[in-house]
Amino acid sequence: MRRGMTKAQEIAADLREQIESGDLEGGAALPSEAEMMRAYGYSRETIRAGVRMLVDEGLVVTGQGQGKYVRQDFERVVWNWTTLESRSRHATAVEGKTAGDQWASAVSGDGKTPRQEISVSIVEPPEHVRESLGLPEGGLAVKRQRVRYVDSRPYALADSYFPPDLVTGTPLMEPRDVSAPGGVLASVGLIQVRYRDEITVRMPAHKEAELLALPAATPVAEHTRTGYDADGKALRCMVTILPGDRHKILYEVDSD
Amino acid sequence: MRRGMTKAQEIAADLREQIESGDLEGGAALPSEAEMMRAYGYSRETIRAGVRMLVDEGLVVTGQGQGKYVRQDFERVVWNWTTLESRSRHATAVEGKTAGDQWASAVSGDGKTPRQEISVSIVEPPEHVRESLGLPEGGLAVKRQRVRYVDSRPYALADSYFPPDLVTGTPLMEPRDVSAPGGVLASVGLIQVRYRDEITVRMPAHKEAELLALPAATPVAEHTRTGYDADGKALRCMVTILPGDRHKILYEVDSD
DNA sequence: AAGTGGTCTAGACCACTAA
DNA sequence: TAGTGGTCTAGACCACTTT
Repeated sequence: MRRGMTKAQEIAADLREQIESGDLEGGAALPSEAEMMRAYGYSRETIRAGVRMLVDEGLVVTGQGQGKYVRQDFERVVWNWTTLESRSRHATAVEGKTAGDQWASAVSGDGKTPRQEISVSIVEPPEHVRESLGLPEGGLAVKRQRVRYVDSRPYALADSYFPPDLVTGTPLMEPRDVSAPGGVLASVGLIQVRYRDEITVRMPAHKEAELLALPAATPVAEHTRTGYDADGKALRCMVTILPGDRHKILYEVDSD
Repeated sequence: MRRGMTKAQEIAADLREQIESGDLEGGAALPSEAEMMRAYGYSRETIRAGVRMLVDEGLVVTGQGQGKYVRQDFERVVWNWTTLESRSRHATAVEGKTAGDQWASAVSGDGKTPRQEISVSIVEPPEHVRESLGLPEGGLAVKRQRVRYVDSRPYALADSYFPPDLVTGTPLMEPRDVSAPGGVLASVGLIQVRYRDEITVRMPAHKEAELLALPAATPVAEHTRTGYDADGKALRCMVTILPGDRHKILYEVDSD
């Protein structure tokens, strides 16, 4: 036993060392619990407590009946938020693609098939969305809720909220894909000239983890984009939940 | 017992419901293990397994000898990456402050005292940094490593890497605060006209969690900014580790 | 059928905090 | 000192996957 460590910590430290040194590569199987019980002479629950520490760190995944493995993530999809839905005035779509397609084109490079499920409703938005949109207390917003899939695996949740007066009677009220040159805002005559993005990092809520089929110890980014027109009026607030294991967020800015 | 749930899941579900409904507010104490054992008639380890699920979700924190509490985070410090170290050409510092002070001024509003520990070394940078800087394989970089504190609590880790030829012999090689109008780059005559930010979300490495004194189930954002001059040459690569429980990342962009 | 991990128990002892 | 959570044990039974 190592000094100043519990038995479980000792097991965690040993395995962590092997993983971080590359001795155990991504996808490699860890010793079974029975083997470790023999090797260390500790009880089963103690072994499990040690391994659990690594699961909580995101280094190890387990599967019932299968074994324990060094975690190996998929390649991350890159979200370039600088070009996404941000060219509404110069309506020339980025690289010849419509803005609505951008999420799709970002992932469709290698024969992957993106898909999204859309539902539209009128709701009382979350507090911070209500404030961002400048709605009165108790005010309603049009919510376009999307679940985005790549190859049938869920990839992200995206909820857009609009002030009702701006979108009632437009195609945005229909639960269908809207892919127009310049983005969905331009498609209903709204011109976004500025946006404000807020990103926070947290563990997923229980329901989010279910919807996104997240492995243990997978945090998410909550990305909120609020778009404004030339008068400073908020046009849309879009809240995207991006699982950390399959996304990379990108900003490219000319600062001169 | 609820249908289709283990006993531990049942306990987790009950507590989660009380927390999410606001029945148990942030900072409120949960029942003790002894109480829950009586209330449910389950064994102690089962109770603990249930509570552990909520700890892993980031909803509950525990303290030995103290009890279990609904998690309550500090207020988040806002990092506006759009104005931070991004005005090197127009050397008028943002709002009259030097760029080096911006991290400090972001948190010093309410009598908080920021501080940072700096150390400088010459190292082989991590793979992705080396590529971003356009260094040859095995090439070296100057590393300015900073640990940032607010009121003696660690808040972030920030490692900046520079191509050696750009900074040798400059004040950037000294482990001291460099706060110059227009930022540290401008202080040594480098003009950044473009930057590229990459953000990924993950659980902290064991050492990061120690350095930052992170509570359980606290993910981090890894923010990498690479700055370029007018010729497209990479000037700096800055890797910042931002704990999710104390930061909010902000971008404000004019898109017209 | 054999091997894996997942759940649960009853009990012991330890470490820490607060009254 | 009493009450809290943290660690550990030996054993049982269950659920799942692979052979």
